[in-house]
Amino acid sequence: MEQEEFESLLQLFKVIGNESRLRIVGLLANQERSVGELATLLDLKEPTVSHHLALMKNLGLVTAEAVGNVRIHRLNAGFLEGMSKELFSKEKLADLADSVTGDARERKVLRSFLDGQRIKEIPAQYKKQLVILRWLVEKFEFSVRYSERELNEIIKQHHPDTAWLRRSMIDRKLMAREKGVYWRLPDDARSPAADQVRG
Amino acid sequence: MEQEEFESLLQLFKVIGNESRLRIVGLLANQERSVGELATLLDLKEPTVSHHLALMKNLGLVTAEAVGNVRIHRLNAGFLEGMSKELFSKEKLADLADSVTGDARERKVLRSFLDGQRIKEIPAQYKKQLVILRWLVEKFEFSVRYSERELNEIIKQHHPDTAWLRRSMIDRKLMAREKGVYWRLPDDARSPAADQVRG
DNA sequence: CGTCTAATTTGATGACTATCTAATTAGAAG
DNA sequence: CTTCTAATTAGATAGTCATCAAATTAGACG
Repeated sequence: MEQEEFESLLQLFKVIGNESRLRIVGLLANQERSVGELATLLDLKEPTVSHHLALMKNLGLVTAEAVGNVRIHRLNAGFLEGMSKELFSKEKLADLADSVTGDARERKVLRSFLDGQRIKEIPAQYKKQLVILRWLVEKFEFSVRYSERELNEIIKQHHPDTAWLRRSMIDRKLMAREKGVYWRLPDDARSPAADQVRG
Repeated sequence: MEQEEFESLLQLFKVIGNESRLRIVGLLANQERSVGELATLLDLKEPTVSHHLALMKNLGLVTAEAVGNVRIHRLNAGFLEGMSKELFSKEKLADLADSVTGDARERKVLRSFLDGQRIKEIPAQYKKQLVILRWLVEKFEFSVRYSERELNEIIKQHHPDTAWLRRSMIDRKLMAREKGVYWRLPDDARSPAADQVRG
């Protein structure tokens, strides 16, 4: 699930997670209503209702149509129904987390190959190596130019095999080198590795 | 849909309508976590996470188990899944409106003096007491005859002062007693339905 | 045009709440 | 018991947001 999807889901819950608005949903599910009617039914002033409806229209949850002198508001029933289908499935929920902290597989790799700030052992699998390398490269600042000496100094805090790690980070395009100077490259890959948290 | 159901639905949306908490849902859907882990992953302090988890536990959305020195939190997946199926069906939405018809003042009193199924504190004002008492009397069936013991049993689930509550319900004509047997009286004073508002 | 009504926008206010630090509690482990 | 760690509670603060009154806009209709 992309960040975008997470965001719109969050917005939906925010919108219906308000007493007045949830009641509006209920009222509109029964019958279309004008702003003034809703204000009467909810015992609120019109500006307040207008405000709520604006939020709901913004989401696509309600639609409005001008009829004579009033504006009739309807619930976009398909909106919520379509949403409910797979919304709360376990998979969907699990996807939520990816948009937050990177995926579960990466965390698992990190947990098994790291011990605190030390790399216990370098994974044999190419893909798992990448997870570790992405974790390691985070120890370097962007837009800082490191000498090979400084680079090794930092790597050594996490694992003794500085030569292999240095070369691998460059091979995987996490760092670049020119004339003996090294710098960190931007993460073109989407999800940065999550820090290891239980260890 | 009962007032109560509306309320708990609203609470659910409130709880997951918050960025940090929605992320927690996502994280726990993948893997059980301690408070400290969540704090790290979310980049929040532990008290903050603790606060969020308390709200979620209160709803039954997550459960906690002490393991060694940490408390492991899990998502109650069935909770959301069970909810999602028919939750947003047209009929269900329409039912929401029934709970809208009640008096706004009453809802406010209920919200401030109740905590879930517990009465936090008995209001000092006579009118507010009535609101609470009407809520309490709904815990009893019509046309069932309760012994004083049974009556107290039920009242105690909501507040310890059974004597006062029992007497008050009778004073306010919500219940009747004869020869040590109690029964619920019909609501003669129903809240007036909202008048027709358009035309 | 001018007037009337419904709705929206603006700006202010108060309530709520997410978050933090500091203090406290609860358990585990020595 | 004492010490250490994780978690919760308490208290304070800041930011968000629901609500309202006042001002403004948008149409309808004569």
